[in-house]
Formats: sequence, structure tokens, C-alpha cells
Amino acid sequence: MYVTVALNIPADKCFTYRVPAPLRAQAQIGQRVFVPLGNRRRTGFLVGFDNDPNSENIKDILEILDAEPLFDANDLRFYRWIADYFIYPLGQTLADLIPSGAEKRDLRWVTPLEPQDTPPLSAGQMTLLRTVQTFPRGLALSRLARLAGMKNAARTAESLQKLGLLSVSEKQQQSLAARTRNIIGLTTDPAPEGSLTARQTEIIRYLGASGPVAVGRLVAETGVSPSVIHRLEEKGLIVISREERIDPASFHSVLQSPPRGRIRLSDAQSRAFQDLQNRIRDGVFCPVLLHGVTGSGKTEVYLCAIEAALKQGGTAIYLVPEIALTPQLISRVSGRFDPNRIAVIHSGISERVRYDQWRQIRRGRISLVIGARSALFAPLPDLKLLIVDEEHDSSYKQDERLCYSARDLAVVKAKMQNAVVVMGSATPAVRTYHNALTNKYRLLKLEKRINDIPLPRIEIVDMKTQKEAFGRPPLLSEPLLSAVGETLSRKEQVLLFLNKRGFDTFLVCAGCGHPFHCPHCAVAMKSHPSEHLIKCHYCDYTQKAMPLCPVCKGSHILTYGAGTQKLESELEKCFPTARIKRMDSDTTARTGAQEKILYALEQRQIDILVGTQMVTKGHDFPFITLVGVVAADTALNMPDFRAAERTFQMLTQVAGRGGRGDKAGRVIIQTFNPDHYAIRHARNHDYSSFYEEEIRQRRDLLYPPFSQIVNLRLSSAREDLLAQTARELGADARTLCARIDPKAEIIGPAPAPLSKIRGRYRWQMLIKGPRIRTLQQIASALVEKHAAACVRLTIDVDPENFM
DNA sequence: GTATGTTACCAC
DNA sequence: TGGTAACATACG
Repeated sequence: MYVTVALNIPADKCFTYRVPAPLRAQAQIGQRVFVPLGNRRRTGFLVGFDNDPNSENIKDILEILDAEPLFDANDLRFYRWIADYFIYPLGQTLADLIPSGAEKRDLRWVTPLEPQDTPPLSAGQMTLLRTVQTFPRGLALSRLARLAGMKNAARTAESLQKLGLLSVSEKQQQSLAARTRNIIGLTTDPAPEGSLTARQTEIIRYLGASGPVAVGRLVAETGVSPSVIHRLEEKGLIVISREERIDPASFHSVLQSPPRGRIRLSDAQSRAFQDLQNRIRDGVFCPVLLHGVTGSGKTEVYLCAIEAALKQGGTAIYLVPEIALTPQLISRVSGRFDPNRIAVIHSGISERVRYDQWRQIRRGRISLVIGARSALFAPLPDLKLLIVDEEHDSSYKQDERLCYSARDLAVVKAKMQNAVVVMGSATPAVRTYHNALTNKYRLLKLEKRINDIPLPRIEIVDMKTQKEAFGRPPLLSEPLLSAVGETLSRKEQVLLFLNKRGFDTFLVCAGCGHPFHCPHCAVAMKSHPSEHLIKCHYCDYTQKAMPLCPVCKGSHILTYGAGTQKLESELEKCFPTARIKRMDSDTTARTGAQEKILYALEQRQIDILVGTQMVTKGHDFPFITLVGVVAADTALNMPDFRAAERTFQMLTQVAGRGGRGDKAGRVIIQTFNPDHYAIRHARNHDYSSFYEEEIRQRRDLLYPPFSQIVNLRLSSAREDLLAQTARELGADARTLCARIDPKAEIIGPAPAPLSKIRGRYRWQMLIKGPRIRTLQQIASALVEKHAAACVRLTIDVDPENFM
């Protein structure tokens, strides 16, 4: 019996292994297996059976790590589709999507030996030896190579081993393979007891009082030795059973909350719900766009639809943007359904707990999975409904390793499982709306807010007309300042939004213009005056605030632009008595900090909240009656064909935060481009007009959805090598285009918008054309040829309609 | 991903 | 001769 195994290595092929006789009965697709690879051993996934292997040199599987498979052949179809579509090796795809606890593997472990009379060593040998000596208990060779910054650490270590200065040994990384524990209990029908020793009697008494306990606990509490336990088992007085250990944290993630009933649906809501209910009942694939203005009650429609799916014995997945996965939402959901049958999955949950959740889901113990993008891969049986809330949200895209879009994959999954998929948004992605208008998706609308609360009035301030001393435009315009003042005097709350990117403070020396860039990333460092630090916001490189310019020694350092922090201090000056709070990645780094701020806001302990993107999403704040957008232009000026779309979405979402209570809301947008269509239509809450204008532009310029784009991203620590590889890649791409699809067009390669992050240089190249299939062909040929150890190549496919 | 084989170059 | 770096190749 032979099997195909997908390993977590960059090679895009699977390996064939033989299954030794004792393991044959239990081998199944979807299990993790421990296999030899070269002179190491690694964990891989069993993905198929192979009766007629064509290779001579076949090794045996060493171990099967899972009693039950983590996926079945049907799930595997989905994973293969993903690997093909996003041009990523199957083994790495599985490793990315399936939580499997720690991977079991062999390591080379390097330990220092007692120092003796050292022969003369080379420089490289010295560095390596020094590094090893700082780890008396040894370290993995791969880590040593990284720390010492050496390419051929393995060989250098070997040379030192020959000299008797260190030892290199094999070590197996710990595995969590089968997480079980032994439970000891009294026999229900005890055999007539013979004579017992004092120790044995004590244990029997203990068990009589406590009931069944884990062996570990019994040993800890009574100090019993294994031989005593063994004897008792032989005498038939106790039984030892194996129980699977499920981490309790996998359930704690669901809050206990009071049950909540259904809210009465508005007419529009119940029309949408009825439609969904019918589709769910049909049990055939149906993609739906639920286009509902902010505050129109989409969530209630989702909950009713989930209820309908569960009532029919099915299961459901509810995806939300990472930032919207708040305790409020979870308690709202768990109050509505049986909390024991809900799993919450997000990036903050440990791999080990996720592995437990995964197995519970596979066994049918869970009927609703709610979570951020990775929750899409939960292996629910009888999936009837998928919900993608705020489908336009960019957090559905994973932009490292496997670059997938959970929104698009939700549609693929729904198709494979004959399920209904509901994508909901007030500001649908242009591509999604286009699909709805061309009848690829069913379109449902909620055009009014619940209880007919009016949408807030939006005012535009043209910043070109606002002048401060020295002719520089102020951070806060006159109209915005006075509106803040009025709102505060009415004891209502203010939300000020600042798009962080590109509008933070940056430092510059007034004397020589030294820009204070991060040494690892090609971006300006940001000043954090309260901590006397300057930081890089991409890699978190931090250095002390410098009083003097390192180049000209001048002391006149200027701060330009503004971040949330600058805005906060400006507001403190203007409104000294107001309670001001800042919400950005700095202040919400600690877990729970965000919830704390939102709670304080709800309790009206905050008058002005200053924040970045995270304030725009999904929260309801009834007492916020003024929302200010400090700089609408930042998103507009991004070098990306979706800049207008992003700006419109951002403005509409921010505006939707205001006036959700019974008070009318007011929104003020500061911009240097008041006539731009994204801003004009956002002011009128007019999605259709925005869409019309945007889609016309896309058609004229042949941007998606009128073409498909594959983005090839290259990164490397070495600038010269990268530039050269990029040039070769470009040339090859053009040759391939001419041969495979003359309609395809190559854009670039060029340095990426952020040309250096975390010490790695980045380039990108776009392949644009009408047919995604040929673009993929070109891309995968390029990946095969150019993906080398020193240049990382990732692919971002903007998925087309595959129907 | 990691180990190994190859080549070229350097220092002793 | 042995150490080192850079690169190519293969792992079943």
C-alpha cells in the first residue's frame, strides 16, 4: 500500500511513501503522518493513495499521528482548488489552513562542550562557537544559523564538532500528536477483594471519595507509585480509561450571556430573510449580495438566516472582519443560539486550542462557527449557509504566505457544498456589485435604516480655503472646531477619524533635510513625544528621540503632518476640559484595551474619541452625534486603482457611525479634493452614483472587473539580487505573454509602494489580461523558474468569477 | 524548508 | 589543506 503525502516544503509536489503492514488498516486521507525526508523526519498530510508508484526509491511511513482524519476527500478538493488558484504548494497550503498543533519534526541540536585548549579558529568558527556558548543547554541548528547570521552554519558546526568544541545531535521537536490522558476509576462491579496493602486501601478510599480522576492528579495528590496502580488494575479493582483532553479554552471563548429573543423584523428585513430562507431550503448553491445601508439591520437578517439553516439540521459559518469580532457581537450571537454548539475562531486563539476546536467541529459537535477569515476553513458537515459580513473589508485578504481572499473562497466553498453564501455590505466592493448587476449574484437590498433614523448630514470642508499662520493649512479647520465645541456643549460625543498611513508625523531636520528614515524599512520614522521615542510603524524599530540631527548636528528638528497622537494633543489645547481618548494600534496593543475604550465610550466617560481605521468598523455608538474625517485625501492618494473605491467605502463607513441613536448625526469631512466623485457621492450617501462613475472608469482603463490582475510580489534581503531577478522575471514574463496570451499585459516590474519592510526589499509586477486562466499559467511558470531561497515570491490573485 | 554536492576563492 | 561563500539540486 502506497500513499501520497503533502509536506510543508516549498516544492510543489507530493511524495510517495509505503505504508507498513501494521499501519495499513488505519491509514486514511486527512491524517498527519510522520515520514523520513532526506536524513531528517517531518510531518506531512496524507492526501491520497497510489497503487502503482513509478519510483524505485520509496521509504516507509514511520507513524500515523491522528486517529481521526483532519479532513476528508471532499474538503481536500477545496484545498487543492485553493492551492492551484493562488499558485501555492499543496503541502504549504494545508499547513497554513489546518491547525494541527505543533508539527513533529527532527532538529539538529547544537550544544557546547567543555572548553579545552582551543586550536586557532577562523573568524566564522569563533562567532559560531561564541553564540553556542551563550546557550548552555544547546539550541536548534537553524536558530543558530539565524543568530550567527551564517549561511553555511551546518558545515561550520561540523568542523567545530570535529575539533571537539561542540556536539551536534538529533533531537525531536515535541509533538502534541494525540492529546489524551489516562483516567482512573473504581470498577463498577468489584471482584471480591483479597488482602490489600495499606497503600492500596488508601487509593481505593481516595477514589471512592473523589470519583474518577486523571492519573496525573492522583499521583500529585497521593504520591502513589505506578506499581500500586498496576496491582490494583490487575486485581480488577480499578479501570484505567483513555480520555481525550480538550482544552477548556476552546469553550471559554464563547461568553455565557442571557438568551435573547428575535427582534421584530422590518418589512424590508423580513423580505430579505424570506428570500434567504427559501434559498436555504432549496439546498442549492446561491451567492447573494445583501446591500443594506449602515444601520439597516443586516445583522438581524443574518441571525434569522442562521436560525433557519440550523432548524433544517444544517450548519453555518459567520465571517466578520477581525476588528468587528467583539464581545458584544459574540454575546449577541451566543444569546440567540446554544452556546455549546458555537465555536469562535480568530487569530488570537492558540494553535493548540484551534486544533481542539477543529476536531470538535469535524465530529459534528458544533453547528455555528463565527470568526475572522480563517474560520472559513472550519470543517463543518452539512454546511447550508455562509455569511460574509462587510464583504468589502480588506481584512478578508491574507497578504502573506498563501494570499487568499476569504470572501471569494466563501463563494467557492458554497458552490462545492451546495450552500447559500450571503455577502453583506453598505458599500460593496465594485467587483461584487458588478457580479450582482450582471446576475451572477442575487441582489437583496435594505434601503432604509431601521426605525427610519435619517442618515447623518455630511458637510465638506475644502482645506484649500483654510489658512493658518505661515500659510500652512491647519490640522483642524474652523468649521470642524466649532462643530466639536457645539457638540461638547450639548454633552454629546465626538468621533474624529484619521487615516494613519501617509499622514502621520514625520521628522525632518530643518538644517539639512535629514529625513529620519527607518534603517530597515524605506519609510519615515514616527515621533512619539510622550515616550521620548521615535518608531518605525512597519517593523517597530525604536530609537530614542534625538535632540540633534546625526548629519549636520543641528537641533532644529521639525515635525510635519499629524498622527492620532498629534491630533490628540491639538484637541487637548483647544478643549482643555474635554475627556479625550485615542484608539489606534498603540493604545490597543494589549488585549482587552480596545474593549475597555469602547466600554468607556458606551458609558459616556469619553467626550472625544480619536482613532484610525479601527473606529470605522461595526460598532454602534448611540451618543456620537459628530463624526469628523480629518484627512479624506490620504486614501485617495494611494497608488492603487482601488483608491477611489477605498475612499468612498471609508467615508461611508465612518459616516455610518454617527447618529445611530435617536439624535440626528452630523459628519464633517476635511479634504483638499472636494470635487472628487468619491467624496461627492459619499456626501450624498449615494452608492449607485459612485458605482456608475467608478465602473465607467474601470471600463475605460480596463481595470477589474473588465480585466483580471495577478500581482507577483518579490522580496529579498539583497537589493542587487532582487533588482536583477525582477528584471529577468519581467523579460521572461513578456516572452511568456507573447506565447501564451498576447492579450495579457505586463506592468512593471517596479519597486513596491513600500519598497523595504523589515529589512527586506520589495518589488512587484502585475500581469493584466482578460482571462484569469492564462494569467495563472504565466504566473505559475514564472514562479517555478524564479522562486529561489533568497527571493521570496508571493502571488496575489484578484479572483475572477469562476462560474 | 533543509542538507548536500559543486565550484571558486582565500589564508596558511 | 581547510574554511568559507554562493549556487544548484533533491528530498519518495
